Amino acid sequence: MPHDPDPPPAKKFKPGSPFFPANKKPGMLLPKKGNAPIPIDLQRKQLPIYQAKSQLIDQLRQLHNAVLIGETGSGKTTQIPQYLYEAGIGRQGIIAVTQPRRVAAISLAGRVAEEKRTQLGKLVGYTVRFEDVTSPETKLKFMTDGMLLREAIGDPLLLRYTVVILDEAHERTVHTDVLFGVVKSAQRKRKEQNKIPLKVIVMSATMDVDLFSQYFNKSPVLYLEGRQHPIQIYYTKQPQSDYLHAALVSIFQIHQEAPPSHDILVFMTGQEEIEALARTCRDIAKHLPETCGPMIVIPLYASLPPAQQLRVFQPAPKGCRKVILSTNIAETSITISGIKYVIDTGMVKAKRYNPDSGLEVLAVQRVSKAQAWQRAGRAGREDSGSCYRLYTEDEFDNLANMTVPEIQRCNLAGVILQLLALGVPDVLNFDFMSKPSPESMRMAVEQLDLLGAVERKDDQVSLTSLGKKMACFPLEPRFAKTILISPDFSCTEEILTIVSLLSVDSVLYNPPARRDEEWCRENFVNSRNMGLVAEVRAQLRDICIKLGLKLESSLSELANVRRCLAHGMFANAAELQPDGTYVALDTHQTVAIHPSSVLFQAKPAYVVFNELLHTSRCYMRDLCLVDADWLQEAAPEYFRRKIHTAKS
DNA sequence: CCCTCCGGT
Repeated sequence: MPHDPDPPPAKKFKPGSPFFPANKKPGMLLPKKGNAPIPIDLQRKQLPIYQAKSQLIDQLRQLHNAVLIGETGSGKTTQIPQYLYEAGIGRQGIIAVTQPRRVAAISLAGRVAEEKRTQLGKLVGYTVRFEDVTSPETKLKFMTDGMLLREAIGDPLLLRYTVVILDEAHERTVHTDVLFGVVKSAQRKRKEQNKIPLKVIVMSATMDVDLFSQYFNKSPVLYLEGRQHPIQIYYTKQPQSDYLHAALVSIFQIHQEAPPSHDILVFMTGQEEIEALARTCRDIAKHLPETCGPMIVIPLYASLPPAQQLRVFQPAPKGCRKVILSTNIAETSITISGIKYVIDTGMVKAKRYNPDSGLEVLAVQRVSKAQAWQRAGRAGREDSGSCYRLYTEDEFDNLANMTVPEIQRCNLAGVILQLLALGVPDVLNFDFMSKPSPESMRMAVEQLDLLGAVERKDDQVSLTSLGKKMACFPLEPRFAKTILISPDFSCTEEILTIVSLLSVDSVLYNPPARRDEEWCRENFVNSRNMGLVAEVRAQLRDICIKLGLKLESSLSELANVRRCLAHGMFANAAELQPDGTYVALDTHQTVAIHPSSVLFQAKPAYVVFNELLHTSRCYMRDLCLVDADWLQEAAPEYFRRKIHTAKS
């Protein structure tokens, strides 16, 4: 049993500790239904942060670096940029606020424009990929962190900006982590060159900010009170061998005991698991005694069509309980109101990277303590709540404190290429806040070398002219390379389409329950992803034109396209063995053609592939038939000892 | 004989 009828001794949870006294009950951010709307100026003044306004302005005026801890709902992201602007801080340039996610950048800009009573795109604007809603008047600019990084390639000192606010820093995305180093270096260089100073403010929702403070010259840490309500935490008495069963028992225990208006949010690992548990819950709910009210079970994960994602926001009918089964999308990206109970399985599906094999693997693993607190916090947004952890307190104590930053578990080829394009002199010793392993750095440089993007002299790495062009594309280096060589094969139009398709998620839905139905192949087109492909292709095509590439189509000469892919993707080649298996020529790993491939039955002698998927076996996905000769031509040195047979 | 967490330029 996940928990007993009388719960184990509970721990009171109140994340963070208020630095500014909590002498006032904070007001509601949004007007309640039926009440007169609260004027927007009053709403601003009712935010917890307003109490600290003048103190904050005084401190931020003096500091070059600051770390700000603000609980959810403190109002730090919308108010700090306005406070700075209103106090005349950084007026010579633009105040940038970076976000890991597009939707956040867009909606925050909308909110702040409304508070400033200006049209979006004037004083307040935003810039995300495919969308730039700014003008020369824009002084408060919300943007994705990836976008600021792109901009830095053309302007490494970020001279348009007087203040850069790095929000949601605790999430530690690759982009945020690279930006840490970029803004730190820009700040130092501007000081050395007597340019207008750059103020850097790091914002985090979690307390573990020592690393941020150390990294930014031991900058002071400012604390902000939030609106988080107390959350009662429950642990299991015994470790659970089956977290899905434990989740099921917990859901129905709460369902039988709690008032029906109290909604439940369950954190799980993936689509298939969620859909299966949803079915089980619905079956059980049908056979409950009359005394138990009805229950509506809603799955939530990123690949769900938008219309179905929206269902989580609809209130359940009166007397009916809403149970949401979600991946970690509900940890940060989607916030649902009315959640009274969180059930945390303690598990998450996340990417792991093995620098030796160069393989990224998705694996179910334990969450970190920070993640567990983030999940629990989802129960206390409007009122006090409860979080049921399906593991013991001892198990919790043994969790890692923080999730390993993404930069330490991904392929770094793109990051290194970008740093070189930024003019970082000694990339291998770049000042990362959390250094990736030397092994994965070395692997990345080797990959770039193979692609012809870099030159190495002694221990110094520099960009070739091909590498400089590659960095212009918002793509993985091998894709950029493939586009850049496509004019040699007169097939740039085709390659643009292929690369666009490969660089977004699948354009086909693949519902597990209907995998056997033949007509899915024609009908289950994911319009969201297909639309994205079209936008990506248009953007890449623009870059080709700017670089002066000849845009040709090979028409019916498809061998040109395959030849081009062989030249661009030669590092991802595999060779058929006499026993019918394949060997990846780069790592000598045994691999197989994924059964979903049209080449599954064909057994071609040589293929290039887009990615390796390590599941029941190591599968190659997105394949293209190539000739051995083409691979030899593409990288003669590299293949000298790798290819066994002469021809395919 | 297939069994994909979340993001982003």
